Amino acid sequence: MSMQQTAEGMTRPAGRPRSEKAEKAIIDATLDLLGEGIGVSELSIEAIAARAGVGKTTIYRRWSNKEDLVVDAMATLKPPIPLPQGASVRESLVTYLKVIAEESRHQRTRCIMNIALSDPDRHPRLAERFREVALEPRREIVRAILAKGIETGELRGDLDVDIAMAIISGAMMWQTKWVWPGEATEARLPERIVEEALKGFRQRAAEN
Amino acid sequence: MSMQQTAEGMTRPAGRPRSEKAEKAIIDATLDLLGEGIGVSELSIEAIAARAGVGKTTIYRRWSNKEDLVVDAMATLKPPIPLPQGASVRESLVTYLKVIAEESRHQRTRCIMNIALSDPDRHPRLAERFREVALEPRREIVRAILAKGIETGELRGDLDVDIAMAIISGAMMWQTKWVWPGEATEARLPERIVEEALKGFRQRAAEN
Amino acid sequence: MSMQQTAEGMTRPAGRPRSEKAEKAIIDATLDLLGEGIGVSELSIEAIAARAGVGKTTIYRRWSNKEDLVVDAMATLKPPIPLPQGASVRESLVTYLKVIAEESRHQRTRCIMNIALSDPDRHPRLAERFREVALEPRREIVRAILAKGIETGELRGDLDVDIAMAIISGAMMWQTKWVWPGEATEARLPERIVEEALKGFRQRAAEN
Amino acid sequence: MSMQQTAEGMTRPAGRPRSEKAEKAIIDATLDLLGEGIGVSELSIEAIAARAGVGKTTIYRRWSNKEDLVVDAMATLKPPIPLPQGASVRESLVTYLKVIAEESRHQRTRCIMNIALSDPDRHPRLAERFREVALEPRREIVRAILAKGIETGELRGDLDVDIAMAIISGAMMWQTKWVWPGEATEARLPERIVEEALKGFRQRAAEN
DNA sequence: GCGTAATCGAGACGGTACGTCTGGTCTTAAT
DNA sequence: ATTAAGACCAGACGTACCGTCTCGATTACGC
Repeated sequence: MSMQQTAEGMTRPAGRPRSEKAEKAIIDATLDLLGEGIGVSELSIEAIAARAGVGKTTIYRRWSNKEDLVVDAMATLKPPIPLPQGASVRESLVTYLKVIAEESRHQRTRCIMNIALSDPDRHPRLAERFREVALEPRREIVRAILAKGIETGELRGDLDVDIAMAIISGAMMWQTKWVWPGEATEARLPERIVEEALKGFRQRAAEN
Repeated sequence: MSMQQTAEGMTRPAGRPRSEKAEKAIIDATLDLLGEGIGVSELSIEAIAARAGVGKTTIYRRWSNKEDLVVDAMATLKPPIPLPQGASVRESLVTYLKVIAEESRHQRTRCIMNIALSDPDRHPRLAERFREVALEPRREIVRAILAKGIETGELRGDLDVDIAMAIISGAMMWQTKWVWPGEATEARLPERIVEEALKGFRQRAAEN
Repeated sequence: MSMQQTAEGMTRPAGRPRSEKAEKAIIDATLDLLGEGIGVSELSIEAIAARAGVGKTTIYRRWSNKEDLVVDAMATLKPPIPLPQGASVRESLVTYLKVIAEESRHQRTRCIMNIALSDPDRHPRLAERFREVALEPRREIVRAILAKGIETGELRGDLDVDIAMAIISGAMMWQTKWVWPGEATEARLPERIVEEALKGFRQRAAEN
Repeated sequence: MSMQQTAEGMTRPAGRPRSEKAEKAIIDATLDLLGEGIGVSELSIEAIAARAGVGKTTIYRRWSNKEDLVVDAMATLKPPIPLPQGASVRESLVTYLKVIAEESRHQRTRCIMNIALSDPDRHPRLAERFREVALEPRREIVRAILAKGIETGELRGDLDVDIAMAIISGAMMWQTKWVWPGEATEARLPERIVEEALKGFRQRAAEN
């Protein structure tokens, strides 16, 4: 945890030991509240303490500020997306995007996602942590899919992989959060994005 | 504006008319504060009133809550991006993306952008308005560029235009805000995105 | 009136003349509100304007502050107490005190009295005016009664008249307002005060 | 105090106990402000909080409104007047009235007195409390002086004590506050009042 | 009858204080 | 030493009036 980390083998500090139960309750309460659509700014230590049935002191003793707490709470969320084992790049990417779409349909994931994406300038440590625990693992999956595609010759050898990753994830995100936010993220969106990304916009004739 | 909208031809209501100067000062103060990195939640009516040199009443008389004010403040921001007149789709898109990149380098635009993009769930009216005044005009530009490309035969006639738009804008946004936020949005990003989007990821061989 | 007093024969100033009706309405509204138990401090120009059906400007044009208005409003109240024509000093004084007691039983007189007596330090001009229009006329009555008593030999020739006046009025006031405020000002209070004042506290034996 | 009154022997309520220092600071600030001539109406909680160096909550936690606070503040003022031990009734009463006169020459006592006396109708609880802590103790002194006078035969056995008290105190008050307010309460006023009160207004001849 | 000019009611203006709420910190007794 | 409770100071909230100001409309007079 953030502030007290008794190394193994050291003698336990005097006095009453910290309650693990309290700690868990705090983290849970935090995630609950975030999951209910409370933003980081609106999230108050007071509310967390009340929800967790814990004194405010108990929270401040462990985390010196709200952001640290949220960061730690985030860290407990597992990145559970497995590498899709599709027969083709197209198939794998579509599968991946469908998982993402499915995830953002769940209230809790959705809200926490929003918070994480909210404002990297205002909560830089939060953003950084989010990048670590959620973004990069997912990026690695896409990177792996694309790398395998290049290896098998399905994709161009000179593909700009970073940009390709941005195209896949960015298009999905953009369309979902901003352009069609209410439309239940149109079911065939993944296929359409992958299709166009793979094909390219240009006339074939123009390529000759 | 939000609350008072005297229809044309109606007699002016009795009493001293509302001050346009005050109104402008309030909007300016709001945008100033947002531009300085204050978030919507942290933004206080009291601070706006103080900055604008205005009584709180004067604000509450016009807008019944903070969000309405921010919404109206947003609406005064002009979407000043002209349609790029490049010789080719590639050139036009690159020009467009460079303008976007340039914009987000300015503190004020950047902060306001962040707020607008922050959380469509928490501030839905804000998000909606932002979509109207900023997003859609920009989307129309991309749409126009792509439409012209199809017309001239530079792009595929069966191009999924919505998805193509999402790819262009989404990739740019995603990479800028989330993947390389600190890296001054790498100068050649626009070219690289446009390049890959136009070409497509696939091997030409695979297309034959 | 306080601010505008066109002397007779002077040419009337240009423009629309001030409305006497408005003036009267303002004074009436003021006395009404005071009569309802609103104190000078709690009395608001806004409330007076609303009650009188008049713009606030119309009040401020005539009186530069609240106190001036209240002073003028007071001045319109007539001091209607006649000189009691009792057969003896005792009878006259009792009659006088009973009138006072009766007066203070009426809501309006009572409230305005309270205001006038409220705080000579905070509203000195108000207090001064009150002394002029209400206090002194009443004091003159008592003075006249006592003077006549001395003349007829009913009272001691070396009576300290000022002090005697203070004893009569002060005892009445004190007992009424402070000691027995709720007790409907006990009906025989005037007789009892006059009795003791005339007799003196001392044993007759001690006088010999 | 008004709202929290832990009975003896009860276990202390959980949490940080209320600060006696803050409580004292609030009372002091209140009396200070009143003593500076601020009236109850003009007295603002905000000003008290600022003066006491205390949050507004700390005030509202203890007193639910301004009047309760002023009432409690009043109650802390001790009635320090000792029973005058004069050789005669005359001497004791004069001594007593001189103390009163002296008291009302002090700014603080004077202002607070004014407030207390201001308007029993508008602030009935305040008036009631004032009667308890200041008025009655003083009345008891006068009553004791008179009772002793009757006992020693110096005063008439059938003296109407209540009325006699009203005459003494009322005459003093009336003359001081209303008739000669500016005249530094003429030095010999106590003697003159006592003199006339003891003697009575009537000709001795008339008594035989 | 027409311009001039002070008035009228209405209501917006910049302020101040209200009483409430919540923020993060501090201080208890009990564990 | 850590806990839950809750008081602490601070300050924003939205409301109510303050006394001033600015409007269009009204009302008199002298031209």
